[in-house]
Amino acid sequence: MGDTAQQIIDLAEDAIATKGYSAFSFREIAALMGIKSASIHYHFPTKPHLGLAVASRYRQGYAAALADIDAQDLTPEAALASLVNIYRQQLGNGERMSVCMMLAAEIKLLPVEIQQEMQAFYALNIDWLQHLVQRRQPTWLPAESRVLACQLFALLQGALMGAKTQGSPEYFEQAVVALAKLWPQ
Amino acid sequence: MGDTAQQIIDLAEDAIATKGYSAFSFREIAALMGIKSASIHYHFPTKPHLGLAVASRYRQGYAAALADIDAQDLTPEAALASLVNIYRQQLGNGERMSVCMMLAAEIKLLPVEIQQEMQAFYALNIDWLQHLVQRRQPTWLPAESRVLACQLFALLQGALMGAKTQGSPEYFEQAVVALAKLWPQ
DNA sequence: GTCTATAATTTGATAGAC
DNA sequence: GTCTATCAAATTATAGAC
Repeated sequence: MGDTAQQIIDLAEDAIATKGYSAFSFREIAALMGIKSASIHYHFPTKPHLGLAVASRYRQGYAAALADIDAQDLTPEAALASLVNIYRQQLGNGERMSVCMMLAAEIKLLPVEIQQEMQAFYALNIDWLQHLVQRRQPTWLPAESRVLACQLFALLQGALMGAKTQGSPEYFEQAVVALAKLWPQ
Repeated sequence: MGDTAQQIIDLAEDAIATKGYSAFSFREIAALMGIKSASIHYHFPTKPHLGLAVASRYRQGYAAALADIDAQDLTPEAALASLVNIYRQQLGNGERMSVCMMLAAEIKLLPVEIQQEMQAFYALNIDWLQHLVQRRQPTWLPAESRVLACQLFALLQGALMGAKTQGSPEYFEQAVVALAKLWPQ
């Protein structure tokens, strides 16, 4: 994977996070790079190929971030706070929504390979949260910790979506306070 | 507003809920009605006009549904359960996501009038939930009840988004269990 | 690897007949 | 109100030169 291909993925990710998969175009990526759209096709034959490359790298980067948290041997509470921080960072970057949120909304329009990538992204998040819960509640059945993992993830995603839509970081902060309330005391 | 205009809005709402504002077209609506796209322009001069009509009617219908709940003089718990039922109904309708979710994801691309409609939709929801919370916790400050309202709404939206994206009604059911945990006992 | 040139399609929108 | 016809623009994608 060359530098040019990397830069194409960078810009495509940004475009998808801002406009969505349907609305972003090869030409706008090319224009930002000072090349022609035909050159993009040299690196990624079709739009589904480029979209899949974006989604796949996005999931892998996310998995690496979760692994980083794990490597710090934090308490479950602190590890969850680190995840919240990852989401919090997305509040600042202006026109950009979240790649996950855009592809989630468009999922019925996506090539099946990208749909599968999104399913894997969800599984990654929920599995990670489930392990976190299980570590804090060792006596729980896996089914119990999975339910709480779903609750935590739904709240986190809803908080980010609402904050981005309203342009209100406060909304995010107020919503994520509820995460702590979902842990058993 | 004639019958034809109503039917156009019906089909446009369905298309927006399925494909989003950017990806739906006048021609597909016209084809479903057995007319030509030029005829759509007679009823709605531009795409922003039609999009605004969809968003506005959607918000008004939603407001009416909330008013219906209010008219039943339910307990706050039962009223919240009724709202959850409204969201639950969206799990069944196949390819359709939620109008709110699609327009929320695309908000940066929307004509400003539709953006404002979305802001009004969020305000409607949060104000309604805030009143609900205030009714259950009469001694709370408005700021406190507003925070809980944001938490409830974020969880509800995240639950629907995750369930729709994964095609998993169970995800929704597991996530919304947490709504009860957020109420003070 | 990037270019020019172009094909094929889709889109929002308008003019004018009926 | 709906039609035909059309425009101007944008899009994905390909062929072939350099």
